[in-house]
Amino acid sequence: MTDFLEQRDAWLTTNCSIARAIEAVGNRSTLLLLREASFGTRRFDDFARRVGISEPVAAARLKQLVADGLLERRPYQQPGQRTRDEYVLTRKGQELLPVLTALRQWGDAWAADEAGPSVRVQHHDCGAAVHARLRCEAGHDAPPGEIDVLPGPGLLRA
Amino acid sequence: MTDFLEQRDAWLTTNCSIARAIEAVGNRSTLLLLREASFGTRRFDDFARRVGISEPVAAARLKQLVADGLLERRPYQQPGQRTRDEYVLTRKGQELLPVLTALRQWGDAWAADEAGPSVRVQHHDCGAAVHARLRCEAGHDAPPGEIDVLPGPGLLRA
DNA sequence: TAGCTGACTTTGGTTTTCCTAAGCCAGCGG
DNA sequence: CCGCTGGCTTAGGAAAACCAAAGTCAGCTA
Repeated sequence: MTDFLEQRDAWLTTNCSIARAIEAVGNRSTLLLLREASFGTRRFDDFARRVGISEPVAAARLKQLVADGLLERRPYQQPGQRTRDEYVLTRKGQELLPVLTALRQWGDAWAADEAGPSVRVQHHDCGAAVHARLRCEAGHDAPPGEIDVLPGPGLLRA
Repeated sequence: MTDFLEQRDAWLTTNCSIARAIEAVGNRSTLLLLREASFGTRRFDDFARRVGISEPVAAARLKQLVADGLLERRPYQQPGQRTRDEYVLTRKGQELLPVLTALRQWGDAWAADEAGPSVRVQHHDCGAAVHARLRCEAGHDAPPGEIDVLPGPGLLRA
């Protein structure tokens, strides 16, 4: 375990999944754009206005998200309007939903407004509120205190 | 639902739990410091080196994390050494573990090294790998496609 | 009591990020 | 075929973040 800590120094910077995920989505505007996408926003100016960022920044971030494969551009047409492109989540983008959910859950618990949260997220089938929960593959709940961190294959083989 | 989308514009910026959570932890170095804390790092220079940030930045971020109540400073003493302070996660900080876990999980799936991830996180009791899962309060798994977003109390009362 | 080490802080300069304001272009409606 | 609207891009400048290098300070250890 001490060895592990030593080795970590070298590896955590270069081969850490958390760091890589943050690299892709770890800034305010990117995460908020993904929030919007997960809420159903599709049009450019809606993204910019609802996230509260300027158009140049929205354009740059959306372009990056498309390049990274988190969003996809698709042509669409509303009746009586011209064709345009919309931004929708890819599978890769959808799979960030646990991250957004975990952030929302923490915000609800520790930084909520008196009036309560402004959105409620629920299971389509039964209407119950949805949370991000830590669980092990054996099916147990695994709260923060019951978790061990060990070297993984990428570290052992180094 | 259309009404909801209209109202959202005004509220999402000011009263959004996701935005507030991002406000507190939504930048690269803060999240990586919390990763380190959750892995057991406690000393100042270990934090700075393992996260790969300069000392001034580490000092500023750690100070902010303590001010926000995510980390706590506690005096400690190793045998034969002088007393000093260590940084440990508070409960508020521990509850960000689902966020870190969800990020790691996404990074493992979409941005992993050939050799595999550098850490393995497992349940203390049974040794099985730990993941962040979306689940509703009725106990069902709730994958991305089965989730509805609705206005919450903070929006309804506006 | 002099030196050393860990834990910062200060300084100065570079890089990144973001905003406002203005401009551009495509296509539908008139 | 002219103008409007949505969806961007460009230009210029202000603000924030970050780094390296050097300095400070407290309390062991010798």
